[in-house]
Amino acid sequence: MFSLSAKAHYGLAAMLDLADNFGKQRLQIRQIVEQRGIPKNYLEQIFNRLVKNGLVKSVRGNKGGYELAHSPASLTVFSILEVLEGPLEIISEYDTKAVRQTFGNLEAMVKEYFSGSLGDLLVQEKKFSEKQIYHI
Amino acid sequence: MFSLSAKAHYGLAAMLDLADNFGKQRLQIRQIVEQRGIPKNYLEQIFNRLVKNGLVKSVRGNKGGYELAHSPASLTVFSILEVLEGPLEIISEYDTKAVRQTFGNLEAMVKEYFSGSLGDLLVQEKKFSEKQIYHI
DNA sequence: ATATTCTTGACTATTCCGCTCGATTTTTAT
DNA sequence: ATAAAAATCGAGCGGAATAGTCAAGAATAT
Repeated sequence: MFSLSAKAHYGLAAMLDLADNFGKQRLQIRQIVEQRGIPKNYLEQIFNRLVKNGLVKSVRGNKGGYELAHSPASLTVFSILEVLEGPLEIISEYDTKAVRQTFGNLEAMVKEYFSGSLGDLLVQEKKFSEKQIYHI
Repeated sequence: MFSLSAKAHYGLAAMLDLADNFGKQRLQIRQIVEQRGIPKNYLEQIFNRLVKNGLVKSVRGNKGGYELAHSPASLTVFSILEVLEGPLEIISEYDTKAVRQTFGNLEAMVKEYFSGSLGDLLVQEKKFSEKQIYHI
């Protein structure tokens, strides 16, 4: 029930890496792949999708790579998941009215829940790694 | 993103029909199929699954049919969806810590949201049809 | 030029979905 | 007993989606 594909999990992780490097140097697929263990050819496909949808900018050739097209603060997690997984549509034509309302409200909740920015998510991530460092 | 299969929508609708007839007569597949336009053979499969998981009782033979195994008030929508769609697992092994936490919290929210009973859902449904009647 | 990197398109293997079909078993009505 | 009406069970099937792999091409820095 309500699972996300590998594409979404891979893609979101990669977007966090880009966010972490926003304003600094570009990130290459090879680096992300090595760090996260994502299949290289597959991640290429995922980045293609992100580029086509305007979330990511790419530069080819030597010293090329990827970077976010906009700041992490101006990108919602929802918009990323939407690109990777398609639209949120829990409601179906077969639903009765109460079910339609129930599912419709859930859709709104999920949308709201994912309205946080990629930047916020990155901040959370950093908090986790800080804790790790201090505990060593 | 986060869609439910036809199986879930069909099954939930059928469960509402059973709930509506709880304590009265048994309901046969043919009746549900005629009313809702669900493919008969497919709904049989769905009911099989509901029976095997103890949500529905079946009686074979002439004048047989299906009925809820427990009262609509004691059955959560979540338990029904879980049987129809499998477990709720948004988190994956690829998730970083912040993502894992984010998705984990969403899982809890969804679980909570679907903790209402089938009986409650039926009440909502009836309210809708009441309104229809009064407006005629 | 050359190596490096993204781009594109095609291809594949596996799984899931949404069914259909046929045969079987169980129960009731006659 | 027999026939009819149900649910049960297992098989199979076409299409779509997942999760990749692969090969060739295009752009860029050096």
